[in-house]
Amino acid sequence: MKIRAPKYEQIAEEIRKRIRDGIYQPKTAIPDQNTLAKEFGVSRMTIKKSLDGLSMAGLIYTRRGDGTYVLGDIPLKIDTNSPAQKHTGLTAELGSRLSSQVIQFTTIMPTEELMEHLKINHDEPVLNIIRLRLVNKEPYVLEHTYMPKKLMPNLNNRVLKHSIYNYLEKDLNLKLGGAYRKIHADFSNNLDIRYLGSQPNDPILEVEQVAWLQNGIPFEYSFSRNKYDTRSYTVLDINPANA
Amino acid sequence: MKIRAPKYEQIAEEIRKRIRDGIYQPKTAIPDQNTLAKEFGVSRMTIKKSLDGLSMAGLIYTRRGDGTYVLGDIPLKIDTNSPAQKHTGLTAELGSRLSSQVIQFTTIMPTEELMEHLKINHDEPVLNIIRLRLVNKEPYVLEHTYMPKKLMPNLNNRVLKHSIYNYLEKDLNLKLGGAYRKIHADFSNNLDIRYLGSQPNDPILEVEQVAWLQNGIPFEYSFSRNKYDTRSYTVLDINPANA
DNA sequence: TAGTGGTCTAGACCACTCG
DNA sequence: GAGTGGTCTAGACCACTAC
Repeated sequence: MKIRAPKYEQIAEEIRKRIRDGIYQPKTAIPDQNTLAKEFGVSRMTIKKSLDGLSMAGLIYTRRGDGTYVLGDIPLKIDTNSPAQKHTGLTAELGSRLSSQVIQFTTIMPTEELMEHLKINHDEPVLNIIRLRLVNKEPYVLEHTYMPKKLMPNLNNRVLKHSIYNYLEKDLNLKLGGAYRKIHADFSNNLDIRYLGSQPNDPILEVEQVAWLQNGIPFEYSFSRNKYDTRSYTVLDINPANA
Repeated sequence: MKIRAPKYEQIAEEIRKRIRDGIYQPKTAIPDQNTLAKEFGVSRMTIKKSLDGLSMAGLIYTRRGDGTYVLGDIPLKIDTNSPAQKHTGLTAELGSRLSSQVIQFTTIMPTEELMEHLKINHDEPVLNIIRLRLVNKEPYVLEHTYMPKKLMPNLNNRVLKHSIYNYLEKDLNLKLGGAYRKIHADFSNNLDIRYLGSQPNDPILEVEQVAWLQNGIPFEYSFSRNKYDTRSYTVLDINPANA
């Protein structure tokens, strides 16, 4: 079923493996692009494209006129947490350890705010969903989700108990384009206290999100509320400067 | 002083301008790559590289076999906030509205945690700095920063009142490579209450960061504490899927 | 089938680092 | 000056969409 990946991805994967296996050591140079091109039997542009990807992922860095070096591990990264850049949803991330409890599932007419975020008219109904996601049966995050009903014709409780993203991609054959997120801190509200088990004064980490399909149509406005001590968001930020 | 930018960047800038000016409208296709290649007098690969950049920035999207389309504005984006991906520091972002108050500036020996985050030995001293950053004279963020002393030979109060990043790039001629950030929510502590003016039970948005130079050497471990109602972090997340 | 974007080549020139 | 990475070309083939 899986078509073969482009050469530059295969090569990137092989180099990634060599770094992982210690064949290419941190702080040391890897072979130059011409040598790699010969080794893999491809042109140098293809090698360059592989290296660009690894560079964006923070595994290597290049110095024009000098060489390409392996970048050591990032210290903070060892405590694994949810990357703020993610396109898969919680289900893919946590698999069978994740379960979901549907707290609310209604259809409403959009507020001004929802009309703006989802780019819809006042007469287009919106699904209003509240789900508690649990990891190993422990409350993990409380998700408030709004989606245009017209995009989700057969969304039902069975889907909500599993993955909305799978439903989008497998059943509706729609492709996720991207998301824009805002991360705040907030007080616990009554729902947080009731479902997440927060204490009244506990801080909450809230991730507000607008997500859209590949064609640019917004399909979800949501905010996810996490207990302050169970989750943090992580961001890797590579400086593309070559100046 | 500024060398001319590569063609693909110049072209990307021109296309960006056309989108901004409404010459290329949201949801509509822009000219195909061959047409653009002719118009700009470059090869198609160069056009492709321009479009890749715009695609990563969330301005356009491409559909193989179909065309390239302009992606409309992202709703949440209108309230401007600090992008979680940033390489410039607060000074570049806020300019003259920003001022800094140095609360603490000492040299310490590293803890186990600092040795790990900064990848240094137990006998290498560390600068320990606490700064309150103010915007329009209002408390904005309380920054706790740790940096290896050997990397910052002449760091002084004058620098701390302005920009550490400028000092790095201009005075020391070092280049920022990247940063890894973890974003949490937390309770206010005594320093937050005293300097940020938090109430005792106010939530705090904390950004913990390890930053390194282009050669991979970590130069800063810091955590920045923000009042819950004055700042949020934003992340743009584009799905690179072509599957 | 025609037209699109994605990949890849073989070579070229340039900018830069280092000895 | 030798060697490196960054850019760019002119063309080719492929995968995919729409008709």
